[in-house]
Amino acid sequence: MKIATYNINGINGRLPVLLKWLREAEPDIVCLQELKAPQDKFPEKALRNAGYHAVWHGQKMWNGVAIIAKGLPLEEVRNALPGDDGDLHSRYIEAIVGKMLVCCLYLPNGNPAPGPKFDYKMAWFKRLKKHAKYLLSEEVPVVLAGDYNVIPTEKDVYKPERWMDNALFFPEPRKAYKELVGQGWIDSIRHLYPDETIYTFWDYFRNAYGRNAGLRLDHLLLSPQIAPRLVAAGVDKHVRGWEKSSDHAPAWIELADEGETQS
DNA sequence: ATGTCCGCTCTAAGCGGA
Repeated sequence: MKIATYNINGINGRLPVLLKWLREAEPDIVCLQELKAPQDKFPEKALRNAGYHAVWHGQKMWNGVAIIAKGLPLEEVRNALPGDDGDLHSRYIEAIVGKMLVCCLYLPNGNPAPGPKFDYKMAWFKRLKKHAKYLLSEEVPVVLAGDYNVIPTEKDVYKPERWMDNALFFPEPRKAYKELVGQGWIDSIRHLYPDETIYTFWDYFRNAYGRNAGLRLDHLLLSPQIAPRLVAAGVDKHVRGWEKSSDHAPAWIELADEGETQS
């Protein structure tokens, strides 16, 4: 079972890239962020032709999240992060996929920081932590995946000193991410590769991809009820090099079948 | 500061957002 998260940065503009990657990688479940499409402009038909069912929450111009799945029942649980009915950004969707709960999130960027956008980011993070704690209390298999817009540690950025004044690397969101994971989640990629340099994002500017001047922003967190099934994880970095690609690359995990977990 | 993309808009270049 392969589960991925991919900030697509405009699902219609990048549909050929998405379809090409789906054919190549054959993920079972994908969490998508930054659809940049209203609800009725989601390419449902093209994805169905590729074999994927979808639940999504669009928004005009910005944000937008979706969960797509192949060969698995998919049932939407909620399409907003609890805790603020006045928050109209489409940044969260949650669905039961097969026998697990899949949560797809797009955490606010927060720049420029400090400022109101940074305050919104931290308020959103606080709500996420509260909801994540609730999810853990359910004691079920949960995948909490998405674009967290947080560089967790200095290992996750090519040049930490360049990012000190950026909301992605401010102490507050890094602390919040650490506390979130500390609730009992497993950061899949870091769990399997504690010391490797692994990025999921490369700026469009200054030939960042060519220089491997990247950031690790996209994370797949696992609840204890599913973490023992983790057998592999990675980033499909080459996709970032394709024509008309997103500035993010897909990050993925491979889970063993139920009942085939080691120790 | 710059750089590059997206989708939107009084459908052209200019805007916000990232």
